[in-house]
Amino acid sequence: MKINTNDPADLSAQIAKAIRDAIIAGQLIIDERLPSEQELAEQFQVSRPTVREALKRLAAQSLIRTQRGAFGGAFVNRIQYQDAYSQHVTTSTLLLSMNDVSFDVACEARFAMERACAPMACARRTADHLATMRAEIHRQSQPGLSDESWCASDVTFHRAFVDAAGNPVMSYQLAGAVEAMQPLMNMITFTARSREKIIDLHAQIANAVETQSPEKCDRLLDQLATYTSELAKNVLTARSTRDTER
Amino acid sequence: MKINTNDPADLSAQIAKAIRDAIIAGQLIIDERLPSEQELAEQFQVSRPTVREALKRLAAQSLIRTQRGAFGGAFVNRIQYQDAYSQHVTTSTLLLSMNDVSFDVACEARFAMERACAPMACARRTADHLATMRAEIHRQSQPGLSDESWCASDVTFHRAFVDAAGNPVMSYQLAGAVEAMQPLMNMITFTARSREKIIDLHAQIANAVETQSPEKCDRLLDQLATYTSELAKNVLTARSTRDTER
DNA sequence: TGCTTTTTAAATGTCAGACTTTTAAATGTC
DNA sequence: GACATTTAAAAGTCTGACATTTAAAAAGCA
Repeated sequence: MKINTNDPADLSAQIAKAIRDAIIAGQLIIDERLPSEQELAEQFQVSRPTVREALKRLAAQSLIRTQRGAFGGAFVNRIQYQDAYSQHVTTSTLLLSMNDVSFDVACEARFAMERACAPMACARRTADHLATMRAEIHRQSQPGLSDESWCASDVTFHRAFVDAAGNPVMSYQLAGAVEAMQPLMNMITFTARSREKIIDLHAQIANAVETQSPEKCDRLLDQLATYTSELAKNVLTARSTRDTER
Repeated sequence: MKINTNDPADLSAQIAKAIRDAIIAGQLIIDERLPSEQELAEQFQVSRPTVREALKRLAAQSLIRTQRGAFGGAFVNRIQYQDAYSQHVTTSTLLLSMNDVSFDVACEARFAMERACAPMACARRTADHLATMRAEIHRQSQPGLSDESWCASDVTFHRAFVDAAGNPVMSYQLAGAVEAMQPLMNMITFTARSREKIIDLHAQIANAVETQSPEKCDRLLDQLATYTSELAKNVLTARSTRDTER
């Protein structure tokens, strides 16, 4: 594990890269303890603060964890679904909000991926998944629900649907597409009428999942995608009209 | 932007969290300059090295970038597709390799998501995408190709297919599913015969994309998924038989 | 002996201060 | 006005010290 002396990057970045590459290549195995900060400093011929900055970079990516005290140190971390999940959602959310991704493009990707879950969800759904979906449908029909709570409930409903597919890799990958849409969804105004229509589609989707009808489920998701896109289009049209009138 | 004095976490982690939350909440906008390290140290009442550790954590997540020199500092970063993409692939790869995810589960997720691209890819593919796919098919039929090069070419082929869908959000989300599979694929032995079959399927997929036949494309991806799963199963069977005979 | 308490050493976490390097603006010179 | 020089601000790095945490080792005790 060595650093390239011609690399123009910061020392701490180079050191982080060297260790990261070693972990990815499997040269450092899970729960293996890295040398102490002092030893790493000597190995890389840098000072301890520089090593520490490198280790913090790796910790931010959940690649290592540190433990204080005697026989403590930095250990190669087994990445947990939960950690990866939240990282993925954070990155995806920022990617969408910072890059002027059109609602249509994000929406298309999201529903295309959700539709891919339909066959598995219909085949493997448990009572728990159905119960969560029904509970959220019920919550969504409460009058006076704020737009934010509505969107949060929408995400929970769809997450339950995705989880029903019973494939954790799928759940992880979909998280970025489904949850990261929430800020974009928040920009849409959900009138009582549009909520009613969405709730109806949600209920039908839950029914399709329960009766294990993947084709129906797929068709309903397509309808939901189309309707959501339309809603967004109307919002944008209204907004540009208002701006023109000014 | 304040830190919770009751939080048991390290100071640098708390400070990183405070700044991260501010960025996610939109309180700090893109390209906005954070206070200098010295000023942050005073604001948070910690030393400069502690602030630096916090900033390195954020830099590791591509949330900020730093610039040296006068009028330099830490700036809120616009996350680029490329950065997010490689982070996503790294995390997904480690998640799969570190958590004993069965080949079947990963494979199922990957092909389900790829099949979701089929309609879009058929509708929007350009000459470039088709050319890349054909080039990789050609590379794959070269005799004496190492297993690693074979797998790398496989990834490139599938990435071209996904990109053909013309939806960058889709490409980003799929990256984790497709590229992270490579280490798992490397564990399969691709005999000349199995390669031949896969190349044939690849060629048919390319044709289906060219002739814009989404149903055919979907069916072929399903066949490829089944065949890949079978190959993996055979490897595992052979391995356990060999282990029993010992 | 076997259990509990205390000690101790190793490691991370934090701090203070200094020095180096980079960078762009400000200033000076022709 | 164009180019060279100076300068100041900021990140990057280093040294050395002290604080805190933690588990193993040692000591004490029944």
